[in-house]
Amino acid sequence: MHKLLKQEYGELHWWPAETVDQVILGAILTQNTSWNNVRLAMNNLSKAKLDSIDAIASLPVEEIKKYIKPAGFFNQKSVYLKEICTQIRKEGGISRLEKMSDKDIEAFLIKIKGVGKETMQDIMLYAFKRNVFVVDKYTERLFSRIGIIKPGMKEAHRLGKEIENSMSLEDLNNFHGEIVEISKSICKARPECGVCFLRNNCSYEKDFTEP
DNA sequence: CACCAGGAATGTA
DNA sequence: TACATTCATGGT
Repeated sequence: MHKLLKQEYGELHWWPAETVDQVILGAILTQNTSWNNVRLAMNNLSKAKLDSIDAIASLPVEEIKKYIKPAGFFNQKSVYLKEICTQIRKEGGISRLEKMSDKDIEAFLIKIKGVGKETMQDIMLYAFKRNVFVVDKYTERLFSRIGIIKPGMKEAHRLGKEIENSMSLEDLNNFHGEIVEISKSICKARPECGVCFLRNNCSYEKDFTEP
């Protein structure tokens, strides 16, 4: 699958962000939220020069809310953003975390309130360049709808670990981007549906015998 | 106007 | 451990 998708999309240089700090902030903001809304929120932060770990760590929660409103869930996400930025700074910043082992960074991230499995994987791969295969909802739909796993995030994570152990960092980076990109495009096999077969509201959701 | 988006915390059994 | 509920804006 990755080979075919690579031919289609080439080098994606994925995670749409300019800086490492933006990757981390975006990973929180995109939780169950369309990327367009995340972009609106990120633009608000960027224009105010608040799109950094240090800036958010020293900004009151009520202030953060004003900027990230378009991304939704702002009451929780404002707290989550402040929390992860504060923790990273307490640990010595990005430069200190970069030197740690994969397992140590994972342990550090997962105990932060607001950082679950998917968000942790986004940060591991795209901020710290570690060999991680990101499993999100698109990934679970792809795997289950072409019939290589039974539906469910747990199953997707199990297969994800196998993939992770057999692919290079560069390919893992591209592969996740490819899965998101194809999920946002219109299904070529059945264009009359109007959406990609990886979308939740695809009208052929119950019929994927011919991927 | 109903539904959904690149999740995670919390509560219940 | 395994589900259900809650959170909220903007696009289709």
